[in-house]
Amino acid sequence: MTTPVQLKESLREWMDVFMHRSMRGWMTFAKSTGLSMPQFSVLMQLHHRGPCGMSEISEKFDITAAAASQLTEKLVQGGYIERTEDPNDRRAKSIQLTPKGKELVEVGMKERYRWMDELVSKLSAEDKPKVVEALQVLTEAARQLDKAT
Amino acid sequence: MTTPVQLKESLREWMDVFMHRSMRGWMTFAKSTGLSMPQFSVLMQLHHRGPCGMSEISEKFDITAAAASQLTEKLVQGGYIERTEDPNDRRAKSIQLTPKGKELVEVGMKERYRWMDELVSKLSAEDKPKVVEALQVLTEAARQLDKAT
DNA sequence: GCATAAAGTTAAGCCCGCTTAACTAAAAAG
DNA sequence: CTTTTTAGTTAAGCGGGCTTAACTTTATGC
Repeated sequence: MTTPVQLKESLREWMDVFMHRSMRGWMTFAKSTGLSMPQFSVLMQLHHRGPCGMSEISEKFDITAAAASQLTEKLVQGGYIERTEDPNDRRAKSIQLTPKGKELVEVGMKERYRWMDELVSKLSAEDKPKVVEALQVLTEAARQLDKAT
Repeated sequence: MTTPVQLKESLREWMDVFMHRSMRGWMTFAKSTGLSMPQFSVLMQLHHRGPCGMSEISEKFDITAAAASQLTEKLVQGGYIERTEDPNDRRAKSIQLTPKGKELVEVGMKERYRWMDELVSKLSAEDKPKVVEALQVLTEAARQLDKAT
């Protein structure tokens, strides 16, 4: 019998190892680009959720509208994002990644994925299918949880 | 047959979901404590690796000795860590968590674990043992990879 | 013993992110 | 058509993190 305790334990151990590695890589990369973490986070947000307005930025990152405006301004200066007027509501602005911004995100993702590929290479042939199945189960569960919240 | 491609895909999907959620929770908590992320990271470092000297801090976080000194100073002021002289080498200082610091880390961990416990509750009874096994395999592989590096 | 290296500290200065407050411009409400 | 609300910008000011440069103190090499 597998007790719930054992499962929680496994998840926590995995998370500790995983987070440690993943965070370090992520921060190192952000630093190497010369961007700050908030700046980088905005780029990631745009990559995942697509173009959005200032108000979404200030809401998602829990900062004032003023802070959001200044934050994006620097990314515009750097050529990573583009700010355009919403034709329907001329007060609103829409920000989106430029090719340069997309490129940067791509490189960052690859960096993050490299460790995982090494990890895959460490697994034995008979373990692989089991791991695939388990990860799919976990991902599905996580998505349901996100939808519920 | 399970192709390596499928495995990499599953890992990446899982990581995207996992990171998103995990990072957000972590940053939110750090913010709620009033500590900055570098400060919080130092506490986590001390929790995982135990007491260490200034030089380890500056090395691990890739900052100058001056920066490390100032960073830890604030944590000492806040009562989260304690700075003591190394009796063997009186130039060196050893920093470690105070009870208050340990308490904070504990609370932060619990916060981080809560989502995972919800996740566990979403899994079906027959999936659970599979997930346990897979996570253990992955954790072991990750540890080996860390040792090698 | 004396020069040199090593571990930390302190201070000045820079950039960053954030907040509040005062603003512009456009949309919605009445 | 005027008032109010909404979206965003700009500027001043604060604290944080980081660096360099100049230090103090302790250990090491010769």
